[in-house]
Amino acid sequence: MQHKAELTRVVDALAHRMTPRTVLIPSALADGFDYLCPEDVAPGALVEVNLRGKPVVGMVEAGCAGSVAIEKLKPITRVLEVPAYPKKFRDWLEFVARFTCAPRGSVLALTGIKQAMTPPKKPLLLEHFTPDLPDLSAHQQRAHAALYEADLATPIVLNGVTGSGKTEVYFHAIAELLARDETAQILVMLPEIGLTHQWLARFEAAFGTKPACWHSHVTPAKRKRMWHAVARGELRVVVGARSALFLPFAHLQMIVVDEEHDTTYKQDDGVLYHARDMAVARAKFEGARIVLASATPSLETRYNIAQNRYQEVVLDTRHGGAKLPEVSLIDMRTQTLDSGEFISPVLREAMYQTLAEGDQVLLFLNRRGYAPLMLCRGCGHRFMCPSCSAWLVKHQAAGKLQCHHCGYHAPLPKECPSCGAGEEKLVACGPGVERVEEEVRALFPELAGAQAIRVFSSDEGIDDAAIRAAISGEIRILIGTQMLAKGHHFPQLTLVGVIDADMGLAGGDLRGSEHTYQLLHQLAGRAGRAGKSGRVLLQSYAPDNAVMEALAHGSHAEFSSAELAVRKLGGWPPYGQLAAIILDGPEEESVRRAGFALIHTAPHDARIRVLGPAPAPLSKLKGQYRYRLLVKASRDIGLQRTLSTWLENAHFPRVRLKLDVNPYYFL
DNA sequence: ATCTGAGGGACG
DNA sequence: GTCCCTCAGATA
Repeated sequence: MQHKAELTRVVDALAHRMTPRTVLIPSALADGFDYLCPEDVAPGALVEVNLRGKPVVGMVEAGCAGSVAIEKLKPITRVLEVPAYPKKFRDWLEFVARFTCAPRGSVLALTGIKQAMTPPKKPLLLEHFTPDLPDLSAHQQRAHAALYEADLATPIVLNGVTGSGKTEVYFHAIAELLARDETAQILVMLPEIGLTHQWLARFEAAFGTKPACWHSHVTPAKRKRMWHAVARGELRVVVGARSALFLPFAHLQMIVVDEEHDTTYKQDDGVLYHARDMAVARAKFEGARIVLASATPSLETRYNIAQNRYQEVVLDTRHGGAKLPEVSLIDMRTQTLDSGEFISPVLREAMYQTLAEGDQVLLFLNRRGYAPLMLCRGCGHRFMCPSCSAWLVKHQAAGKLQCHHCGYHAPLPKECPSCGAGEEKLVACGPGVERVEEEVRALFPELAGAQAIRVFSSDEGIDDAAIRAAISGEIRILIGTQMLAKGHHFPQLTLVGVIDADMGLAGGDLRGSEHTYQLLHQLAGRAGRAGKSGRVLLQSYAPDNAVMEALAHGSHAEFSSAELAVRKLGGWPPYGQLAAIILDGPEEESVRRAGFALIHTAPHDARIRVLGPAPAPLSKLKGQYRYRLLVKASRDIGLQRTLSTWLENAHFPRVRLKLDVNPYYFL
């Protein structure tokens, strides 16, 4: 009986000229499964197959594994009515999997392949571009010409301060490409698509229509429509967050990575990729132009410019004549402040002056809530998260103690759980935006009643009305976290005060100073406008630090050179390669021992150094204990291959192992 | 004797 | 990824 069924299948296969082919499945599998596939189905075709009795989508590969006899193979169910993934795209996916040491199936899953299973209910209304771009200034024209003339294989770095007109330059390039090539598709990547109202408005003003946006909040129906339109080559311009890079464009001709230095391009769960680097690779595979835009190019990018791998195009004048803000340091060691006060007399004075002139003030503090720590003055008890090795943050407005690393929260305590001391013994330590707001309201009682003072942080529920009030100047004093540093320009703003400029420099993070510089520089770009230059005051307890010096007196190029010299000395990226091995699990001892076990099997090679294991900076996160090892290697070895060989047989009970090639934060 | 959760393998 | 099987330990 069974024999007969098998025979029928073989006969069937011959009749339809079926051949075994590997079908890659979008799940955490390195390899696909062989299926019988009609001979005329090309590699890259998307198909439906039964996997354990359930229909799943898959991609046909060029060959077959051959480890299962032909007679036992199941036939594919159907070929899906979508364009096959092009060879260039498949080769790039392969590259991403190898580079990140991720299973190929996981990378395939990032392409949104599941959208292929069913067609969209209704087609997408296609864009109709009517470009109407303002003329470029002489500076912009020169940049534009350089971009146009450069070799297609060379990534272009558009380096220009806020307001220098980088966006106009690449808008012109987009408009020209759209006009020149009717099938060309263009991808613009932005760090956080949620915070880019102004960018979208500018695009609409320039092109007469909104671009298609791809990000995690797009509704499923729209997502499906967009995916199919992209795959068919119908959508010409897509703007998206990092995930848009994995869309199956039919004819991708240009990629723009705006704010290329931005750390949100690094994906930190699942496939751990850096969208900027993978975008450069994709452009290479596709034969597309790539433009990296930033006012503060990352050190990696600086290095690539120095190595002549990237070509730099500098836009150094602020468009419209606005001057760059004057940055100065406030040496907090010389300032007298009462406890619980965080605004120095110098900053206070500058605020009075700015407000008196009718201008707007922004106070920056990258700390949500009221205070980062609560302490019992009686016994020294610190309120900690039960699941993380982190302090609970006091949120006054919400009446809670909150962990910023997991969902844990508790009501504000009435007494110390350790010594039983009353509420009066419990003190909030350090500043958060809420606390700065409290201080500001006390300093400016005449503004306190109206909507003139407002906090901007992810806890506040920022709506369009709030952003409009900030832009119009109705809000006179903005107090906010890093969400204020990105995307928006406030025309009335002439003073930026940074409450704690040193934050981010401590902690031994390799990229701490680079990120601090970028954030503070970006913030400085918010101040000043046509006709009136802005001021930036940095409150610092370490004004001699290289980052502070560079911000106040030097250029970004000087800062980069100094920082690159430090990296070179230590053999750190971009001079060396780095990978993190992150171990986590519910028992600290098993995790720690797994770390030491890995050291014993580490490769012996003078070009590789393994550091650790050490408890991760957040050694307990969401109830999981975390240890990490750092692998430091010279540039001339195949790090991915070495890691894969070393770790392929490393299994430890109750310990999970994650590999992060080119880690960004060491959390 | 029965339930539960974790771990491991298979999926073609 | 997800299903499913096994095994250990707890539970009735």
